[in-house]
Amino acid sequence: MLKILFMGTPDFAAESLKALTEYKNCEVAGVFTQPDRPSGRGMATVFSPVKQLAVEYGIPVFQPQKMRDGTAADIVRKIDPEIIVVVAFGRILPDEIIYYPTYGSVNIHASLLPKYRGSSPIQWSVINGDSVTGVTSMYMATEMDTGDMIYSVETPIGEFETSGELSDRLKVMGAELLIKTLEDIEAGIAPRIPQDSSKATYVSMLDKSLCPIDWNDPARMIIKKIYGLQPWPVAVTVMGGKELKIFAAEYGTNADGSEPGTVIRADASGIEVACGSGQSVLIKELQAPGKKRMPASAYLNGCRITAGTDRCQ
RNA sequence: CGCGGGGUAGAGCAGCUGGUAGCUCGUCGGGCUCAUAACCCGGAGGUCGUUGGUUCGAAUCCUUCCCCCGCAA
Repeated sequence: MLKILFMGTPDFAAESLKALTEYKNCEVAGVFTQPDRPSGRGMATVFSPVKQLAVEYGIPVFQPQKMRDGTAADIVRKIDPEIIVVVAFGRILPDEIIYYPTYGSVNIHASLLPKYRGSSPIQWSVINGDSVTGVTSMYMATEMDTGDMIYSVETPIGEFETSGELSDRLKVMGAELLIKTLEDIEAGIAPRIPQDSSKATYVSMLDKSLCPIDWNDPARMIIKKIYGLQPWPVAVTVMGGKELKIFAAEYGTNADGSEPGTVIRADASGIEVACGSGQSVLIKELQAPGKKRMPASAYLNGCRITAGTDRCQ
């Protein structure tokens, strides 16, 4: 019966917490999650998905503003967990917390470490066009995402899979991996596999500067960017004087050497735009300012985009 | 009261310096064609989100509420 302190914030983490509550061989003695902040339209304060779940299960919730001023460590000592489980918490923990429990702290990371250490591994695995990714469980160490690995599982990335969809799959895999990891740690048979830091890569948080599509890029790079930047912050391009968010696209068929950015077709099948490497991309779904997302064909009904003359920037 | 955009035929939009509504697509019928997601002709389909008001008269001006979307977090 492991006494666990869980730390996590978003939906991805809530899935693991849910698995823990269903795992009979442990007790979740407390949950750390980020402080409630106003968000959404109207700036109403909303609980994090992890907090919502914890409240539902009657698990004590702690939301320290800072992790390093001692108050968080005090709470940890008070709870006195045998192990700390961290999943997408969004905070860097001090050593006095990481190494406090008997079994230390374990983390579920959404990549095949040592690749993609850092904060947005799922999105970058899609944007970079990787064919496989996965989740890794590891013992936490002082430096973020550098601890000894325990287990990892792989999964292929669909050619047109969004980061959001991939995340939904990985969170389930992560939750299952977490349970297996905890079982084996308690049984004393969990491995410790040091990371080969020479192969490590780091990824940063996404921001909107990544959103504009560079039509000089080859088709696959553009396609992968479109799906990798969903559900947030979403790839954009300027067409007909409006900034359009692009939600779905396929590979085009007839680039015929047009200048990158040129609209070479606009009909019921979508909007085909020439890009780099003599290729083209067929935009299928988009969203104009103040509007809902809609099929490209529907958008064409209400605006004048004509093949040959209009361009994307 | 965090900021802003929008709710008009099945879909996407225009009209919004007031006079009962138009475009593109779809749909239905007919025609043309070897043929077609093409083209031509014709038809159906809207109490213009909701409430109250101003006016001889409002989609168009003011007001109430509802819903959608973006930013911001």
